[in-house]
This record gives sequence, structure tokens and C-alpha cells, in this order.
Amino acid sequence: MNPSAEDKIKAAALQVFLQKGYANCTSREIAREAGMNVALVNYYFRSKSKLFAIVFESVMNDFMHSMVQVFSSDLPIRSKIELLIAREYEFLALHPEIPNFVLSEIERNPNSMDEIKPMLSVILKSGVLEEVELLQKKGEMRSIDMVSITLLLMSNCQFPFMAKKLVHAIHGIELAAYENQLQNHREHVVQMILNYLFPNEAHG
Amino acid sequence: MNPSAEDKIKAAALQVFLQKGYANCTSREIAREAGMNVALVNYYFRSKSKLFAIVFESVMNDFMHSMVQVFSSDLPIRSKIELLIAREYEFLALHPEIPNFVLSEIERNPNSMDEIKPMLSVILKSGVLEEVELLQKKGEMRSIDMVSITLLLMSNCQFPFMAKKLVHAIHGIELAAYENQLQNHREHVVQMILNYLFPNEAHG
DNA sequence: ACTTAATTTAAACAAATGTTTAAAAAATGG
DNA sequence: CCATTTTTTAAACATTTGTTTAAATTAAGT
Repeated sequence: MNPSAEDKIKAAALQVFLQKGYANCTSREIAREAGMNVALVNYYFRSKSKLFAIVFESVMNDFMHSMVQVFSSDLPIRSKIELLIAREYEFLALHPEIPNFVLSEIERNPNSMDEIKPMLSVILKSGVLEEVELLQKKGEMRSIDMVSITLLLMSNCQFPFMAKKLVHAIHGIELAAYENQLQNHREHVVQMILNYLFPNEAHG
Repeated sequence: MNPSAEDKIKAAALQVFLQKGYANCTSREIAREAGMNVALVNYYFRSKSKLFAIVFESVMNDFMHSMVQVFSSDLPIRSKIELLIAREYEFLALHPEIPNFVLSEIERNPNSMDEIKPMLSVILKSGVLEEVELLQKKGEMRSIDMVSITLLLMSNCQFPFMAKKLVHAIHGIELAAYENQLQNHREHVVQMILNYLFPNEAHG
């Protein structure tokens, strides 16, 4: 069955918002992308900002869903990290605009992150924190706070996708070749982070 | 001596452009920040986009200047990396908006990076590439391409400053405490990267 | 087939924004 | 002190943008 007008608008809005950001695009642009009139956008979604809120929530859900799964699994912590990085690289290969999209929205509306808090609490309840603490106490894992661990993972997963054009400017690497570069980089990231967090073990 | 009107506008524009980005601020906002009329902005700089170009160039120069210095020094490669990270953390502590500012501008105007090419060629001529290649051939440094090295450095230096509010949303860490967190994180980054690039040596 | 509701469109509105104009005010210099 | 240039201001202009309105078209139900 054909997608409804409402769905077409939502899909167009996703595309345009991801690519240009909230402030950098217009309602008419979204309508055009969906192949319809401007007024229809507001007929179905009342306003540009309401439409954006819906798109944003859906993006955040998709993005977090996979993460929560990994944390809720009963894999050992090292595998969790490995899987987390793999999943994030897969996901961002499809939607490389998302990190910037999310960071921009936090800047625009500091409350926008309230939605993810339920999902964060699921992760907290998974017992990862306790697992990390225990391993650190046993000396099997480097003593390093959770904030820094989070930063290491996010930095090395998200930034490479944000910096596509910057790397192109610096190294002249073509955007097509960059896809391979990213997969190559992922392996470095996994090894580097595992080596650092678990200094006593032999890795790849 | 008092700053001239022109300088006041430039300073105001720097502040506003850094904080809100090109599309997200208005000429009137810049004028207000400088304490003057809108028309004066265009009297001195002809247009919003010309003013932005001037501000952007000045930011890029400041940012690159310190990097070029490090590469041009005759320190061994490990010290260069250490110093590079230290400098970048110092610089971004003062201007944490710059990474996003630069990435946004590349997206808006792909030619904007042409200005840094002269400075890049200075770095190329410094002989770092050859130094890395030699060390890798001798097995003193891990075999890893320059693009990935660049990505590791940029990711772990720039992203932590971009993610301030995201980390606040996730971990509840206050923005004031985050300054300390960042300095703490810097040490992890230095060790992690050096450990990975020079696996045969003992580090801190 | 007819009525009613839902969808779509073109047009209009008000507010905001980059830019320009023309006049006022201040500074300069002989 | 006056003439000329430079700086500053208020106002206006044209365009864009989010949103609304009212009419037209289509779909649904009976």
C-alpha cells in the first residue's frame, strides 16, 4: 500500500532535518521534498517545531534502541564494548548526520534529552556499572570513571562520521573511499580502547 | 585606546557566530551585541556573509597556528603528539564552540577549507610523515595510516568539548565540574593513544 | 445520488531578516 | 569657523518564512 500523505511528510522532514538542521531549512522545503503543498505540512503536524519534535523523538528512539539492547545482553563487558562500537559504526554508516543532528538539538533546546532518560535508566538497571566497578576492584580493568569511558566510546564512534568533509579537506580522501576508511578505523578504535581498558590482556 | 567601532563589531560577530552559528543568528543580534545600529554592520563589512568570512578566517588562523608550531618543532614524534593534545585541550577549553563552528561551516560552504591548505602544506614539509613512515618500518610504531592517526587525535580532542551538554544529560555532571573532567580525560587520551601507537614501550 | 467529512490547494498575513537609502551627527582639517 | 568627509541613525524595501484562511477537490457513508 502507498504511504499516506502524513508518512510522506514525515519521511521528507526526516531527510531534510537530518541534512540541514532545524534552523537551516524551511517548511516549504519539506513540503517540496514530500511533493506537496506547504499548508499540508501544518495540516498534519500543526507547526514546523511540532513536526521536528516528532522526527527527533523517532530518531532518538532508533539510535538508543540498539544501544540498550547491547547493554541488556548478558555478554561479558569486553564483548559489550566491541558490539557497541560495531553497532554504532553500522548505524552511523547509514545515518552519518545523526551525531550533529543530536548535538545541535541539545544546543537549541536543552530539555530535548529528557526523552532518553527512561532508556538511560534501563541501561543503569542492567548492572553494567556494577560489573565495571567489580572488574576495576579486581584489577582486571583500568581504573577510569564512567564519564571518561562514555567519552572515549562516543568520541571515537561519532566524530569520524561528523568529520567526513574535514578529513577530505585535510587528506584529500574521496567521500566514497571514506566508507572503507571508516571500517578500517573502527578496528583501530576497538583495539585501542580494549587495550587501554584491559591493559593486562592480549588483544588482536 | 578604545576599540574602534569596526573592532567592536568584529568582536561581537565572533561571539555571536561562535555561539549560534551563521544561520542561527541575525545581523541585528550582532549589532546589538556590539551596542550599535544594524546599518553600521553593513557599513563596515558590506554584508553578513562577508563579515562571517572574515571572522571565520581569523578563527581558523588562531586554531591552526598552534598546531603548525608543534609540527614544525624538532621534538620526537611522541612528544609532538603529547604536545599537540595538550595544546588542543588548552585552546578548546577557551573556545569549546570551535569544532562545531568549523564543521558547520564546511557543511555550509565546502570551499571554506581552502584557506587552511597553505598551513597544511607547512605541516607536510615539516617531515612528520617521513618520520612516521620510518618509525613504522623499524617496527617502533604501529602500522596505521595517517588518516586514522588524524582521526584518533581529532576525535579524542574535539568531541569531548562538543559533547558537554550531552554528557550532562547522560551523567548529570554539572558544566563547572566538566572542566576538571576534561583535564582528567586528557590524560587518558594521551596514554591511550600513545599506548596504541607505540605498543612496545612502557608509558605512564 | 446526495450529504458530510476529510484532504488539498492557492492565496494572504504578519513577523523577521538582509540590505539600502537618505538624512543627521560627529569628526577632520584648513 | 566653515567646508568636507566620515560615522551613525532611523526608516524603508524586498524577500523569506511560519502560519492561517477560505475555497476547491476528493473520499466516505448511507
